[in-house]
Amino acid sequence: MNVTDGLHSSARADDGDDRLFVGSVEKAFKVLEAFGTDRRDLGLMEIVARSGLNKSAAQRFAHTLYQLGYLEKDPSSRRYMLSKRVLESANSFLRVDPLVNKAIPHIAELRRQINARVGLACLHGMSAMYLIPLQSNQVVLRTTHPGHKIPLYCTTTGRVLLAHRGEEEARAFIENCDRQKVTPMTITDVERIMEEIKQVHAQGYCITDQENRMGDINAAAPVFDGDGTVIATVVAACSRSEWARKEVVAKVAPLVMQTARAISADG
Amino acid sequence: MNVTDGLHSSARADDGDDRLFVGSVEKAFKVLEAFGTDRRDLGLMEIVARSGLNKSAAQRFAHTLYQLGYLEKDPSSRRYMLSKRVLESANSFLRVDPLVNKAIPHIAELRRQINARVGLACLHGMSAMYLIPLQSNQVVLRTTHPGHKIPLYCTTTGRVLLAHRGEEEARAFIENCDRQKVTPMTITDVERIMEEIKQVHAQGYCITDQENRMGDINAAAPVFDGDGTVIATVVAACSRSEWARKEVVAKVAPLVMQTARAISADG
DNA sequence: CCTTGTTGTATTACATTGCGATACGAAGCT
DNA sequence: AGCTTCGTATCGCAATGTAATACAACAAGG
Repeated sequence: MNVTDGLHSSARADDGDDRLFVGSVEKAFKVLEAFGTDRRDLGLMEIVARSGLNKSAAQRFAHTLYQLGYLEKDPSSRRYMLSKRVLESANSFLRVDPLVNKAIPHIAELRRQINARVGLACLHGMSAMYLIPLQSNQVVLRTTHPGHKIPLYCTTTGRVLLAHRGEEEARAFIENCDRQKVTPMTITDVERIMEEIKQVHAQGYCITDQENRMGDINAAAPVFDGDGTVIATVVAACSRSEWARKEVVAKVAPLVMQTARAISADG
Repeated sequence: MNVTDGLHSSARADDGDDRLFVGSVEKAFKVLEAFGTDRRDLGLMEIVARSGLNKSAAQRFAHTLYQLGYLEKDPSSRRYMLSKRVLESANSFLRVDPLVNKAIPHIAELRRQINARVGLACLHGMSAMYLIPLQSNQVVLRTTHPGHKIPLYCTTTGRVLLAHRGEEEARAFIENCDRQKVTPMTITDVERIMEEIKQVHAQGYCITDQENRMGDINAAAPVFDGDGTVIATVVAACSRSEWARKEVVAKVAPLVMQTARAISADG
């Protein structure tokens, strides 16, 4: 399973005596959440292993989700997989979410200005999550869809999101994640990351140089709501083959900031 | 609610004595599915009305989904809405689906060739559904995300999907949907649509002229699996300001067909 | 202000529903 | 074949979710 697949499982805040809470639903979602981004189809015993349910429960809930059309089943291998029906709720969310709707035209305009991958991302559990990933005309990544999660410690989005939440909270986030070297350029030292974050707070944007993907220089800026809290970031991923780092600082960063400001509550 | 929002509710095939089926899960999803694309937040009584559940059930399942993080709740209005967590499963699906993964590079290449909105769509219930909607550099629609559903009767995708499924079946699909005039150009007569579909079958692609959106000429071609059945379509939406219909026929349609062929099983 | 209606929240007694152990069947492996 | 592993079906029990109902919050309107 991926490093960005956290949150799952340990979701529920309260676990005490909540008379209204229906446990069966939780179990059903444990089965659904067993389907991550690493494997397509799961056998019953794999569902058991990943969901933490026993065999009977896994059987019943997998079967139920199958009947409801949220899982498909390969008749020959008898393995389950997610069905495209899960896209329905996602589409409903994206279609009505005010932030997404407000952001889209600005994000689109940004992509027109700099021909690069751009997007809108926000905090989700211990990761950042793309709400809108607009692919560029040049590069179309197979991994980039709405809901795509990325780590906080080594991404522009993550650092921007943390930069505006107080140093202690930011430090807690950074310390509590396993900071792998995603590329040779990834900064993994807590103090160096905190330095970066402080600087981001001061200058109002963040740039990372190939910390996530070799060949990409990323720039991000914060989107604020009415209360002045950060609710999202605008990101641009510039290919080094087209942009020098200096140009990203001089040209891309201001446009990203301008876009983020336009999306912010008063903009 | 939208014309493309069907399927919901009447999903389950069997409703008899299925000893493994867990009814609570179905009810939970009825609540989740109550959140469509027309309204963002729903009060408890609206959930009751849309889900068909009674007040107690609606309360319990809305509460449970809230606890699990799939619904959010505005503390002041006490109204529920979908949370971004629903994107997780969608992302998992898109990330591992073989069709999507195979299609993406080809779809991207197609967009590079003709600068237009392109996409991959497939049949889902009584509608077609976009799996990948790649937006163009010019036009970025706010309504177009993965999972977006469009009608079958008046879209290139729909006609291509129906063209390769036998006449009776196609006719049944066409007759059983309410064929509204989406634009003044929309063809709503069953026989005329069937004519179009027959022609699509013969020529291997479909073109519609502003039947969905004024100013758009669309072209689509079928993607086949190993058995020769249609599993999806490749679509291109060309703005009339850039493309004459003749050019779409002469230039876009062949590229769309070529792309569809490349994605098909043997390609 | 105090009604009156509407919507959201909490409680409770009850039996339906989901539970998990276990038995059975079907593949795949050596 | 014989063995192991995994998926499917069964069944008595009681825990779990159920529906009714009571209570609280809020808005509208006289």
